[in-house]
This record gives sequence, structure tokens and C-alpha cells, in this order.
Amino acid sequence: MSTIKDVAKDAGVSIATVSRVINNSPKASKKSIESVKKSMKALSYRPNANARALVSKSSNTIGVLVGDISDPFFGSMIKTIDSIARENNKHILICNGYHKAEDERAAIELLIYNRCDVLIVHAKALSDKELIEFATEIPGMVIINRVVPEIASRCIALDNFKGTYLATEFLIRNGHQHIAWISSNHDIEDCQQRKLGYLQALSDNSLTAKSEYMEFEQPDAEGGERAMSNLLAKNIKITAVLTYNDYMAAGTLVTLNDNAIRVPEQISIIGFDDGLIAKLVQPKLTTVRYPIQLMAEQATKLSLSLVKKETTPTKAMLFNPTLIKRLSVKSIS
Amino acid sequence: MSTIKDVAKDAGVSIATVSRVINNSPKASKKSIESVKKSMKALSYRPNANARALVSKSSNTIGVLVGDISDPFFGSMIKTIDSIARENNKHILICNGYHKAEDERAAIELLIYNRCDVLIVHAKALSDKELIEFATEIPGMVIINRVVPEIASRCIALDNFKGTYLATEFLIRNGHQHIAWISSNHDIEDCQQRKLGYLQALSDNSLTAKSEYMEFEQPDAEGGERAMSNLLAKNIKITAVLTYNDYMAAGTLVTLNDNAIRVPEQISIIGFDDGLIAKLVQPKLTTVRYPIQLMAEQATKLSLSLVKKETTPTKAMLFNPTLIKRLSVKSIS
DNA sequence: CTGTTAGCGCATTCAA
DNA sequence: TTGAATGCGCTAACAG
Repeated sequence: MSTIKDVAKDAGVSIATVSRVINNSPKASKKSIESVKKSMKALSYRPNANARALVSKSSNTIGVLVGDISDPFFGSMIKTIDSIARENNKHILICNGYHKAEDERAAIELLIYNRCDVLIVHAKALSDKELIEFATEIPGMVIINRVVPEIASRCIALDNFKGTYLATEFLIRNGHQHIAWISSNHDIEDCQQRKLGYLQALSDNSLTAKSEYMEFEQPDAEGGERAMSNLLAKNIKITAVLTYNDYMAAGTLVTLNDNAIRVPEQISIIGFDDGLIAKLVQPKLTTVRYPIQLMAEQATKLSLSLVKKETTPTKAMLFNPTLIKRLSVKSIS
Repeated sequence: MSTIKDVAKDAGVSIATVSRVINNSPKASKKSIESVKKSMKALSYRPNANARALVSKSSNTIGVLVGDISDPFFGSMIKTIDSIARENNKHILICNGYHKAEDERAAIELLIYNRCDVLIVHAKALSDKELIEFATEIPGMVIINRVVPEIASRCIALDNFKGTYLATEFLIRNGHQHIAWISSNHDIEDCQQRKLGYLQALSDNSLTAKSEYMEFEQPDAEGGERAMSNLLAKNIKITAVLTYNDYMAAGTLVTLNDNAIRVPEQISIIGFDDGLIAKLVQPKLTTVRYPIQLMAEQATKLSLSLVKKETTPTKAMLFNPTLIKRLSVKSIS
């Protein structure tokens, strides 16, 4: 692979001149520009991004840590970040944390090693303490989908509590009194908050929560199937099921359908996220919207302005969940 | 951010020694290792990946070009690549091509700029010619989901023709004679091959293809909805629909359900890909399996061995699609 | 086992 | 407008 030197020699100029035309510097004669460009093409010259990053002390890269890139939730988050990155002539470097502290730590470190200008971090397993340390070290780091009080100004999150509270209340208003909660078995803040929202809505409406109405499995369709299956096995009266996310809801639907239980006639279902899947299952899911694209956009912009030292927000940006009514909930008398 | 010099000074050794402990070189005394590690921690030293890549001429990065990262199909492809990358102590750099030649070109160039050791490229819009040029320049480049004859040994692809041929024949064997084809409106090889498979199976069974039985829309659920809607509008006799992918199939199901047409009782459906979604819709989709994870694994391994100059395959690795029977097809007399 | 030294490819002074 | 020279942070001889 040819270097800037080769190009300079071929074009009969100095490497400084070549550098100037690479970077569209105004102080380069038309003649130089022409001959250099010709040589670059002839040698199929590729500027070495590593060398540029080394000397310019900026890799022009936005680092992104997500839970699992194959999860469509993160897919749309990443797509949003990528599009804003492109608008700013940057690209993104993505790492998976798999919701494990060890992986999350390694991922953030990798992003730092690579001198990412800005960092957008979705970390659920890492402790507040470690996150604060990283954030202190990297001024452009922003945390998405989590609030760490000490660095709240760098956090973008959803009010998870409100999400399930809304949904539970909606079910209660529609006459439901036997509401199950199918959730994730990951011990992360989201789960706790969403569970609290569910419990609070129950108690605010004088309904007592029962542990046999709650199931915890992997937060995907399979987990949803298993959880619903467990619920059915217990032979308790259930008229509605609130789920941790749309995929668990989809799994719930599968189990119910396999068992000839009609939704929403016999059991109502509410999902969470309002992902693509919500509109594709039968019946279309009533769900809680997680405005992840909006949030990802804000996170990216915040992070970008942080490194430019433009803004200094004072508190966490907390987004509101909203209920999207579709066809998986039926009112009962 | 502290550098290797700072650490050397703090630890009272030379930068060479620091470099040695960073790289776990055997020729470093226990004492040095200890003091250096201590200093590294104290200064929260982060080796600069750009500098390392510059001098070692290897960024330890696998470059990946996909169509659209938010598409679950690519999500699972990337996840597979990432896991193999990690096994080899590498990480991945991902770019979106959005099936546009311009974006695909820019993406591959970015990956080359960043000195990716190996490249796994899913490019549909770029011409064979350009792809060959890139492949010639980068010995470790592998093309996935496409066959470019001149560089067949670097291609990993699915036999798309066989996929739809299989599916169409399956429908015919089950008594269907009025089979529609809902496909993507992108003018790429996959579409052409899959259409040919459909047409060939029809003609091999003495059925005549009719253009009003074919619809071309965006290859997603919305496109599937629209396509099915168009098909219904034409008021033609249809007993089965073959679709370009599972998402189009899911959209098809939505439209049919909205119009109170039962699947598979009134119309049978076959999808393509066997993605996660196939098992979540109602009824579960009979579909053609696209072993993308297997293929991504092979592509990564091939690419990895290519840069090590270990292997020199002679022909394209062509994968077989297989039919996965579920519940969306009914036999008619 | 350790330190000195020479680049890796590039951007950027500073003189001319 | 140009080129020579310097250094970004690091690895890898090489000599000790």
C-alpha cells in the first residue's frame, strides 16, 4: 500500500503539499492539486486513518456500546446514531456488552483505546462507580437508558416506572383485576423500575400484588413463551398480562395460541418498546412506546456538543413512555 | 491522556520496558512488570490503538459492510462475525451500504483507510468490476451473499434460485396452481435469482406464469402489506403466495388478516430467511432457511485464513437453502 | 533483562 | 505557495 511519500515522489512535490491537497487546504496551487490527485489515483493511494488519528489526536469516531447488536431495539438505536455521525463526517465503532460487567468494561476500554471522540454507552451491568470513573475520564461520554445521579447531566433515559404504571392502570381502567407480570430475569434497573410501576399501579387501585402472578425469564420471545407457560401451569385466574418487552409479549402470544386461548377475548396483553414486531403479531400489540430513536438522537447530539464544550446540561434528560393502543387489550365488565 | 513516556518516567524505566509489559513480553523482570503495572494504573494509562496500528501495520480489526445494520438479518450476521472476531482477539468495524453503490464504495474505502486486516463485504449495488478491483487490492476481502465469477474463490453465497424453486414446487405438490410472487423492488441479483426459481418451478410443472401474479415492493413488512393489498385488488384467484423474505410474509399476513382472509385455509404463505419473526407470526411461517449464521462464520474464517495465506479455495462456497415446514401452508385437493 | 534508537504515515509548524 | 523538519505514541531491532 502506497504512502504519502510515494505520492509526493510521483507527483514531484513534497509530502506537505500532498497533505494539503488531501485536506483541501486553500494554500495549494491548482497545478499541485492536479498533479497530486493524478498521482493519488495512479497509485491508488489510501490515507492511513491510524496515522491521521495519531497526529491529529482525533479518530473522528463515535464509540457506541450496546447490549447486543442483533437485538432490533439496539439496531434502530445504532442506525439513528450512525446517521447523525455521518452528518458530522464521523463514523461509529460498535461494541457489544451482553449485559455483563466484564464485557461492558472491555468494550468501553476498547473504545477509549481507539480514541473515540465521543462515547454513547448503554451499560446495565457496570456499577455506578465505574461508570462515573469512565465518564470523568472521557468528557464526551454519554449514558443512554440509565440514570447515574452523580453524572445525571450526561444521562438520557426513559421513565420506566411510568411506562408500566401507565399500562397497568390502563388495564385496570378496562376492568382487569388479575394482571400478571412477565419480566426479564436480568437484574438491572429497568426491570426493577418497571416492576415497581406495575406494583404501584396495583396498590394505588387497591389491588394486591401476588408473587405467583410474576414470572422472570430471558427477555426474548422464548422467555415469553416459557413464562406464559408457567403462568398457565399454576392454574390461577388471569385476565391480562403485562410484559417486559414486545418480544416477550410475542412469545406470550405464541403460548396462548398454542393452547387455544384467545387474545384479547380471554386474556389481554400489553407489550413494551413499540418495536417493529408489535405491528406484526396477531393481534397487533397494545404496547408502551420507548422512543429510542429520539433518545439516541439526543444522546448523540449531547455527546457531540459535550466534546465541543458547547453545552452543559444540568440534569438528566428523562423521556416519557406513552401507551400505544392496538388490538391486544379487551375491556371487561 | 497519559502516554507510554509518562508511564516510563513514573515507573523509573524506559519506554521499551513499558512496551514489553503491555505486550506481555517474556523478557521483562518481575520487578519491572510490577512497577510498570502500578504506574499504568495510577496514571490510568490507555495504550493508543492508533499508534499501535500504525507501527505494527495491523489494526486488528475486521471490517464488515452490510446493507442496513438495523435489519435483523444483518444483525445476526454481524453477531456471528463479532463472536469469531473475539475468539481471534480482534474487533469489528461496521459500515452500512444501504444497497446504494455510492454508500457501499465509501464504506469499503473507509474500512481500507482504517487498515482493516480482513474485510467481509455484503455489497449489492457495486458492480462486479469495482468489487474485483477492491478484492485485488485487499487480499483478505471476502464477499458474502453474492458470487462474482472472476473472484469466485472469495465468495460465500446462497443458491437463491434453488430456494424459491423448492418452495414453489412444495406448493405445487400440495395442490396449488395459483401462486403469487411478492418480491423486493430492489434490482439486485437475489431478486432475479429468486424470481427465476419461481418461474422455473412453475414451467417445469406446466403452469404458466402471469405478470399480474407478481408484485414488487420494499422488502419489509410494509412492502408486504402493500403488495398483498395490490394482489387482492386485482381480484384474481390466488391460493398461495411466495414472498421474498419473512418480513414481507409478515406484512402479507397482516393484510390478509385485516381482510378476514384466513391463512392457510384460504391462502397459503411461504416466507424466506427463517428469521426470528417466522416463529412469532400467526400462523408460524413455513419458510426457506437462509443459513446466514453458518455463512457468516465461513466467511469470517475464510477471510481470516486468507490474510494468513493459509488457504486458497478454488471455487465459490455455495450454501443450500432448505424448506422449513410450519403452519402457513395447507394442502388443497 | 534493559535502554537507546529508528521509524510507522501523517499534519503542521516555520522559513524561504 | 512550497518544502524541510518535527513529533504524534508506539514497536522492534540493536547494543549493552
